[in-house]
Amino acid sequence: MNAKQQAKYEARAKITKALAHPTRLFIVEELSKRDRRCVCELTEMIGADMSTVSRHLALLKGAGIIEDEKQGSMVFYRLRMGCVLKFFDCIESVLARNAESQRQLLRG
Amino acid sequence: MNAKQQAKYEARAKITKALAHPTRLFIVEELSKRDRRCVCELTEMIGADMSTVSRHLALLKGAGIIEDEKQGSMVFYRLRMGCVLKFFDCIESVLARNAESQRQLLRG
DNA sequence: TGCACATTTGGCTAAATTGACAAATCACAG
DNA sequence: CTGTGATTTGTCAATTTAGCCAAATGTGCA
Repeated sequence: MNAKQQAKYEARAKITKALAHPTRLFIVEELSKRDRRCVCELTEMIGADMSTVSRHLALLKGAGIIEDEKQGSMVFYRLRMGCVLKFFDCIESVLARNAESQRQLLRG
Repeated sequence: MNAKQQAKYEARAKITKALAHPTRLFIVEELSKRDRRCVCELTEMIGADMSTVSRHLALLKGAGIIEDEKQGSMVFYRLRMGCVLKFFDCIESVLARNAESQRQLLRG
C-alpha cells in the first residue's frame, strides 16, 4: 500500500474511530433525533462526568461529525453528518444477521 | 442511560470499532471489490506481518463483518456486510465537507 | 512419516484510549 | 469586581489495542 492509499485509509479511520464508542454513538443518535443539545443535557442523559462527555464531544467535533454553537455560557452541539443514520441501519442489519447465524449454530 | 440502551450501543460499538483501523478499512474495501481474497494476498497488498493481518481478519470476523472459507491450507475471506459501501460514501462526504470548511477558514 | 507452506496463537512491548478529579476559562448577573 | 454556573483542559492511572517475533497448528505431498 503506497503513501497516498495509506493517507486515504487513515483519514477514513479517523472518522470511524471517532464513532467507535458507545457513548459517542449515543450522542450521534441523539443529535440525529433532536436538532441540538447542550453539553449539560447530554451529560444528564449519559450519566458520566461532564468532563468525560466534553471530551467525547471534542473528539466528534475534531472528526467533523458534529459542530458546536455557543450561546451564552452554554454550548450546543449539532449533527453534521446526516448520512450516519444509514450507517446505523447497516450496523443493525449486521447485528441481526449475526444473531440469526447464532441461532442457526445452536439449532445445529 | 439504562442497561438495555447501554447494551445496544455497546453492540453497535463493537462493529464500529472493528472497522476503525486503516488496515481493516482497506481489507473491507478490497473485499467489496473482489469477491474473496486469501490471507496471503491481503498480506502481500498490505505489507505487514502476516500474523498482524491475521489478527485484523479475526477481529473483523468476530464482529461478523467478514466470513472465512477454508480451502486446503488456505483461508479465504469474504465480505458479509454489503452495506458497508454506503458507509464509505458517507465517510467520504464528511471528509469532503471537512476539506471545504478548511478552505473557507483559510480564505477568511 | 516427514517436509513445506499457509495461517493462527503466545508472549511481549510500545502506543493509544478512557475516565475521573481538580483546576482553569468563560459568560453573565449582581 | 465578585460570585455562580457551564464547559474545557491538565494530569494521571487503568485498560485496550497494535505489531512483531517465535512457536504452534493444520493441510497436502513425497
